[in-house]
Amino acid sequence: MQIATWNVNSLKVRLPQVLDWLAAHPIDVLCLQETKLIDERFPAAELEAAGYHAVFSGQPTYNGVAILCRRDTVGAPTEVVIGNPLFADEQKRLISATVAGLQVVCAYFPNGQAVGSDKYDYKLRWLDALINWITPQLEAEALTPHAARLPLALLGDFNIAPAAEDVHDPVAWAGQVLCSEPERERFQKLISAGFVDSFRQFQQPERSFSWWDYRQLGFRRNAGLRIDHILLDRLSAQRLTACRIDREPRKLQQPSDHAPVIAELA
DNA sequence: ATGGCCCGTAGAACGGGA
Repeated sequence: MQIATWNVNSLKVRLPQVLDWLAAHPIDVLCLQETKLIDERFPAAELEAAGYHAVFSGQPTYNGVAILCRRDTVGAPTEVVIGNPLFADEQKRLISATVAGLQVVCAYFPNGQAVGSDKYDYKLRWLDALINWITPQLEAEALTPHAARLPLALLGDFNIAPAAEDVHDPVAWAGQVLCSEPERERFQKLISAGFVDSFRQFQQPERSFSWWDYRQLGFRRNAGLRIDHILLDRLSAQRLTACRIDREPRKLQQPSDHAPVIAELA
């Protein structure tokens, strides 16, 4: 079973690339962020024709998330939840569903704009609410190891580079948004609660990133950040056999600024 | 030193992204 996350920066523009990518890779569950589409305009029919069920939550212009599920392998998602029950939010950044016995949470974390800004405060509050919602679900397992609970995967654009090795120029980015200590602290809270960073469970190429600025020839210079992640709880991490970033779509004409991340579960 | 691109909404610039 392959699960993946990709910030497409407008699904309207990127739909042909998404369809090509799915045709070329055996992806069972694909989490999308920044669809930038209201639900009425979501290309459900095109995806259905390509063999994928979709659940989605969008708004005009900004944000928007979706989970695509391959019909002939994992089937339709169930138990769909839009948003965080603990955090009233106008912005469509969160959708979760049960897919083939796995609880999949697809998240588009706030960017935060600049440390100290209103958007940064919103980001920290959003992060705290996510932690408060998700981590008790893991603690339930710790208290009663045999309690019936589905394995849980949290995928998405976290807008957090967890460590210096996830940043092309850690000195220039020190303390900046995406790299600031309060953000990294919250990422570590998720790890402490029992999630593992799939990507770091394996030997990886040095300077591996998932986002590159459109400006300044960012991709050509590999001046990027690793901000898109697949976190797995203990139950799903036991099944993890591989994780990689697919840089190929970033090389296409008119690419998203993010590359997809793929994890393989046995 | 600053910003350099891309997208959506527009129907010109501008907000937002990271």
